[in-house]
Amino acid sequence: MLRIVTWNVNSVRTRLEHIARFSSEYAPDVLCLQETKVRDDMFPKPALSEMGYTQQLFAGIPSNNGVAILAKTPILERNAPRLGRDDGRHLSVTLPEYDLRLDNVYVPAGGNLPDPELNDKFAYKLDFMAHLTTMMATERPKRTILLGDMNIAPGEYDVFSHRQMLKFVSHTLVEITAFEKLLRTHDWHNSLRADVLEPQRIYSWWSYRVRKWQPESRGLLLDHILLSPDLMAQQQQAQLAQVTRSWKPKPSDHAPLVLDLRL
DNA sequence: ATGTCGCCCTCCGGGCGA
Repeated sequence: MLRIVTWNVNSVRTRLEHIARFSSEYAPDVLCLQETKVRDDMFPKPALSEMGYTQQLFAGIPSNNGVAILAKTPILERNAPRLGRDDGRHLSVTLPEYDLRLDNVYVPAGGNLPDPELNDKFAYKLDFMAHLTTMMATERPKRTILLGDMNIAPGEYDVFSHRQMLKFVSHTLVEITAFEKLLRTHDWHNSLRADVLEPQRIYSWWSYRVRKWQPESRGLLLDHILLSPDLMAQQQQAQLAQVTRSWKPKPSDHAPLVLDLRL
């Protein structure tokens, strides 16, 4: 069994205690992070190494973004271009012991105004999705896991109100269409939705502005683990560790998404 | 809705991004 996790930690340095607690309670083999918010020369390697992550790859910039892949099993960075502007949004690796490829992405949030003509951030988000889609349509890679904070809640039941949220970035039609187009490039399998069936609502992110947090609070399912079709049958379980959202002090606003593969 | 975080570069609090 191989346990792979994606978690937007909103600062790896601020979240070290929670990462340690999560690691001891959930024992991931591979932990993929987004929003590490740290330059590579300041990445907390020793602390994460002590948690058992002897294998570490990270791509960060100051202040924002930043992705990392931490593992207890060997990982090798692929010799391939990173998506976007190399601003800490994409790492692609192989897991030689399992003959797997893994792509960790942090899709741009896109700002507030869902109009690419008036909002550069939204244009960049759509552009990033288009590049990701083109890459995957061209390569159609085998035994591949595509995961991360995709900043899109694609399903009607991935949001607290489909009707209301259609006006807001993360659930506009153009974003939903972009996500569906990505899925169709390779018949990607949305792992969480195989275990938590629609119309069950489920979320991975809740605004810090939500006062009394509960899993049913107004949230969005922004984090996803997609499997190439040849891995679909290997899925044992996908679950959201929503409990971390109430950990004290200072939780991330995202919960970890945990996938178990029979390998 | 404009309520909360975390980072930065310092005018150490206000701007930025989420």
